[in-house]
Amino acid sequence: MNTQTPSKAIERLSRYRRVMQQLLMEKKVMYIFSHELAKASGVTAAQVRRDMMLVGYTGSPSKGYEVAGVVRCIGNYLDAPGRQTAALVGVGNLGRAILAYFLGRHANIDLVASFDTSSEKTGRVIHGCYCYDFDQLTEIITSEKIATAIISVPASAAQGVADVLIAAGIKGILNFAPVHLHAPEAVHVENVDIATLLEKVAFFSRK
Amino acid sequence: MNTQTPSKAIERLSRYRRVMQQLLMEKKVMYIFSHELAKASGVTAAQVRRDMMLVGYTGSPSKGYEVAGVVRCIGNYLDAPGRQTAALVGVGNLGRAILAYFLGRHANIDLVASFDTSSEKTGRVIHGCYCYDFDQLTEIITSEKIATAIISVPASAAQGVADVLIAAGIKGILNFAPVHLHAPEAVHVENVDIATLLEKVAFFSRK
DNA sequence: ATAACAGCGTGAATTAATTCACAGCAAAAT
DNA sequence: ATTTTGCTGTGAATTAATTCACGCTGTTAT
Repeated sequence: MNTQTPSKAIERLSRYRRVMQQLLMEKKVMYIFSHELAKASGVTAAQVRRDMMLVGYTGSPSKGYEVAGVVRCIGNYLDAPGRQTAALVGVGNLGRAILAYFLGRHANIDLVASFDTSSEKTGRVIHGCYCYDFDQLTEIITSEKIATAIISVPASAAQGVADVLIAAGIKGILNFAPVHLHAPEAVHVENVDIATLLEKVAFFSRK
Repeated sequence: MNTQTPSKAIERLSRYRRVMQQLLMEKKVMYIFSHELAKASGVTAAQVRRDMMLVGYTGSPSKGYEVAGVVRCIGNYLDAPGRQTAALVGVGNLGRAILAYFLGRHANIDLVASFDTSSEKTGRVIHGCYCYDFDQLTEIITSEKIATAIISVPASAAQGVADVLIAAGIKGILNFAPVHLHAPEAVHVENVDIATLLEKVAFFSRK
């Protein structure tokens, strides 16, 4: 189905980039070997090299990879040509945590709008992001040409929100609600299911 | 490495259980076919049947799976024999969101302790969970025999927290900090990297 | 009765993801 | 100069995960 773009590799590329951006900023590291990047990212050296093939970056056997060059190359591969924006729906505890998380940090994607139904939240800026009423969703998504959304509403509301987002033209959803969302093939849905992940960790905790 | 227990299957089992618990409670569904459970869980019918093999549950061709029976069987497979507890370290925005999320809900795992360094948070109950000072971590983890922990501290503090947790005997970590944690083989680390996931969704948004 | 379904369980096949292993190369050492 | 060393890039092999496909079984319809 998603032949041509290994889903896992995309995640790794994003992590490599962050690791390398940090190394570049904080330690002025200019060159790095595959096994070093691998260790810092929690993968194997062979996998790093494979992933470099994917983005078409070539290192040198003697110096390794040029950090700034790889960062740029991963950016070419991962990022949209223009500015990348996203919206968040559901400014509850989790929604605010995500807004706070993205505030300032992370220049790659901007959270440019948030939505909620509660009048206590709408009409003001929360953690650096203006909160609109949910009624305005279609209007804002369309006018701002937002293609990516985060859903952090209660499970019972999630499918309804997803339907509105999809009708408004959203093409990718990061879903934190603990339900499977029904969406057309063309819309990419990524689920983060905290309860399930905790159960998984607990399971492997006892081997 | 983790031969014998397909990691992805564990996640699906957890989701099946939640879907079925809800169907049982809200709609009094007594029996369900593999394709129905598959649709509600976002997987294929064949996969549901495979996963049932894993937990050793047998359905009937005419009625399908007995919902309550499967829930019990998945519980036997996934849950610890006794009570399952977990601790949370880092009661910031995200930590509070997770505490709120688990408050009341989800009987499978109890968040029984949280930890922070800020005196504004320690010494009181936050979203139903008592917040201890970080200094008491080893003591509480040991005395309460907690094997699973959630890390929701800033990236810069995460490895240090992980080291203390591991020294205290923690066997599994759900890590929300955007760094790779170095941990011994015996400790299962599961990462939730929100920035990376959002970049992935954005990537696939434009196909 | 018996024929026609519909769905489960599972061996076999397929596909996706990762790792192995080695040729080739550039710097450093002899 | 020539050897050694240590890394990259990548075809081939391996391993993990998913899907296919079909025998079997209980139920409904003829």
